Amino acid sequence: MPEAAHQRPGVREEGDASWSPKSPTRRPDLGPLFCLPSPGFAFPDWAYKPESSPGSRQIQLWHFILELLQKEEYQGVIAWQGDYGEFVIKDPDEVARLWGIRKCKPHMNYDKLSRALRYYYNKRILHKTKGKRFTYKFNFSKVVLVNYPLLDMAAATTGSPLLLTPGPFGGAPGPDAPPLTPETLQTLFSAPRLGEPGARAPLFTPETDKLRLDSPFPFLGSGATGYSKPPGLLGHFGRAFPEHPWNFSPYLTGPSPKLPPPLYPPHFYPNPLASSLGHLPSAGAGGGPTATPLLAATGEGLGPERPAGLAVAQRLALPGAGGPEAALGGKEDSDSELEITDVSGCSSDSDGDEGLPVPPKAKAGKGAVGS
DNA sequence: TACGGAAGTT
DNA sequence: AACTTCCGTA
Repeated sequence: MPEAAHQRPGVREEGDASWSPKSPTRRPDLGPLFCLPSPGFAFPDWAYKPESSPGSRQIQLWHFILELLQKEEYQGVIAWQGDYGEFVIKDPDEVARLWGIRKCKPHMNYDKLSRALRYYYNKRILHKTKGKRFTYKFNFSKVVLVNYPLLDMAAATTGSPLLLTPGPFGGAPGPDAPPLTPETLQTLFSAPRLGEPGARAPLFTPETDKLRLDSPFPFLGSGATGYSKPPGLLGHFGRAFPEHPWNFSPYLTGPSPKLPPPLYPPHFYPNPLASSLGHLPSAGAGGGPTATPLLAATGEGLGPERPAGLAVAQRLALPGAGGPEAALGGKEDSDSELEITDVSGCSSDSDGDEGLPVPPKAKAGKGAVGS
């Protein structure tokens, strides 16, 4: 009954959302401890489907997966493993539980979650890595295209269909080949405000409306094969990545004082201060080698998305780059103590949830799955 | 364990 | 549209 007086203008009301500002402390990670359909976390508005798609406004499963994948805390539950874009659900029940919490579906389980994942097969967002248990693989290019009209707009503008140019080597990737690297995704996700005259989008040049995705793909095309376990999205992965000619480590995000190209939308809080992000370490601008304009495509008839790129573009919070954390003056490394078991934000009627089906189980408590 | 049809929900 | 729920099949 404690209705929120009013939502932030910038954040669109979810209509049914009953956001209750119960927690004074800010929630760093999977913010939605309160099963809110959307406010504050993970992906900026534009990362979600266009407004015209009412049914797709809530977080999508693959967003969520990416989100978990991005966080170290969950490496015991789900993690990148194997080929490029490949990930393993080490603890299916836990992932399902977390997903259920996020969606306010107390009865979620891996069986259901996996059904949803299977629907992604046809959508080309995901596919199964046969033979490997609980292992799936992202088709990043699709992921991007589906959600980033910018690219499509670029395509529309240039009049050419979106084509992914895997690195400087050209050549269209096969339908199953992972054409887009997580790094690219990164770049895309970190697209700053495009309407800003002062700031320049890393992948877009408003003046020409040309796609300017100049993020290099050192390992795509050529070294793609020998490359595995890439999506190092966090600041530290304790692993070495291939080196890049241009001191550009797509993986580095925190430590790198130079340009910390944010990965996927890190923690994106609907923070007013974040809006004032004046500068963004555009990947291209800094040490940008700037290769050829990059276009992405899946080869399949990626329908005509609406060219609303500019309108939807927003800034992203960049961790370790004067992002919201810095702006807030708060520390940003507080995401470790996150606990996702709270469903108190779920409207009791929305799901007819019984009392509290979600046990106050601690997070990834299971030892690493010694696969 | 994985797949996909069918119907239901938001 | 994007799941969620249920289920028969392999």
